[in-house]
Amino acid sequence: MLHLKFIRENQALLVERLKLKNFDAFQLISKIIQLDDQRRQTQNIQDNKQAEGKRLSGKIGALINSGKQEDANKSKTDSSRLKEEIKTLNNQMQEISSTMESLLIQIPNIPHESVPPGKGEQDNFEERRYGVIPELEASAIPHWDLGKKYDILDFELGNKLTGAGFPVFKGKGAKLQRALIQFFLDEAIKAGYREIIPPLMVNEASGFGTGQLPDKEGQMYYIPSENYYLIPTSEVPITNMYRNVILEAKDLPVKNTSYTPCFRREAGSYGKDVRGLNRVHQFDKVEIVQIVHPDKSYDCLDEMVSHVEQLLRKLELPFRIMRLCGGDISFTSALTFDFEVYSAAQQKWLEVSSVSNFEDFQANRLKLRFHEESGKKNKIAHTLNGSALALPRIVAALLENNQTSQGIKIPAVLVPYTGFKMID
RNA sequence: GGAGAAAUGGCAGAGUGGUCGAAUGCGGCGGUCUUGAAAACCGUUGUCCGCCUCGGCGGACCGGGGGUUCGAAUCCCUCUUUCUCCGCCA
Repeated sequence: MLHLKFIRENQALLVERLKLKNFDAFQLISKIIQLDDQRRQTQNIQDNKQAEGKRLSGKIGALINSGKQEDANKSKTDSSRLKEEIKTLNNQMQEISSTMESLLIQIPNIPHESVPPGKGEQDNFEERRYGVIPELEASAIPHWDLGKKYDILDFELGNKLTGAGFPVFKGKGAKLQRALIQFFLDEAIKAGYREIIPPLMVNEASGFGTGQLPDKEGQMYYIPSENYYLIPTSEVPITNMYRNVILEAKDLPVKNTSYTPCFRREAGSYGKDVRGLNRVHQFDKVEIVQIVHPDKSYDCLDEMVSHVEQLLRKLELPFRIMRLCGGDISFTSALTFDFEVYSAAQQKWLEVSSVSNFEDFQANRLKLRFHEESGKKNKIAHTLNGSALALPRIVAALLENNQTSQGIKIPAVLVPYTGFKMID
């Protein structure tokens, strides 16, 4: 959510910049400013009436104390009348505010100036590429077949237990999952992140705080009996830890990391893109989240990008980094880099990480602020997050790219975690 | 699951209808004293919104929501959370 003050002061600029996200904000913004004017006007009247009411109440008290009951009764009538007026005004205020809020949350974040124009993923800009795309033998097979061949990954069993999109990992497949999680967490901790294990269900307020609610209910699993949502990413609980929090400038940056399973309904997905591990309803992910000083957020974004880059290099996976264009970047993000690994048997790039700077968009909605120094006004912090990393597509690429006639080779960096060098 | 108690500023903790955004203590910040520090003393110390002649002025907030009253931290209703006791349990 953008700050009202910013919207008021940068109306034209905002409309212009949001065109990059293919969003026409003109009507919305005009309406918001009009409502805000109304709100201010109403508040002014209400404040004055309330001040008058306060004075009157004090007077009544004094009159009663000095025994002037009749004068007091007369003032009581005035006061009652005032109260009615205030109540009406207050109702108006609430209505205006809630309408304004519902409009405010419809405006997307402003894209950073380096965001390239474009309509969709085909227009994303490739920043750089690393690694060599392996030449597989003619007998190479995709990961869903490899999973069956080595009995490490079972989609049919998941289907029996739950339904489509809930894979079962077995034996060395399960161990590989655990190894990756451990490796990612260790690397994050080495990079200065604090590990958190959050709840896997969140309430409505948290869903709202990070922008899943309202409107995106359909993407989350919902527990009606408790009114809870299964988290689609640990970003939700980890970021909401700081909802309504005022930090000290000296505590920044705040760096948290968390491994959790993630649950996504992915309603409406179908076709070959969702085969195997490419898209599932439950998957594991290690997330990194930072809360930083506004002056530093783009340096932090670089730092996070390079962290993810190092992970992929250590796993010896070929990857490319994409700077998302205006049409593909998310509603909440100012600048996003996607990481894609090459899955050699499927012969396609798979998105494994998305690293974003939200600037103050998320923090504003969360009311996440910090004290610049004593005596100065509090400021909205900047937030960033990134996957480091999401497991399923990493596993898909590792299995496919490292397959040999002897079995699947485990990258050297993971061997201390798996305890084996080959899946065979 | 049953019974009872409670929720106040960064923390502790007063306040049971008006003069209370709220005593006091601790902590924080600034100062006096000191070669420096400690102690002592003095001052200051929440968030949000609006107005403005940028010095100020007004309003809201005592767990959330609603009500009673001219007036609510204080009374009533409701929700949430915490604590104690009992039961159940990994």
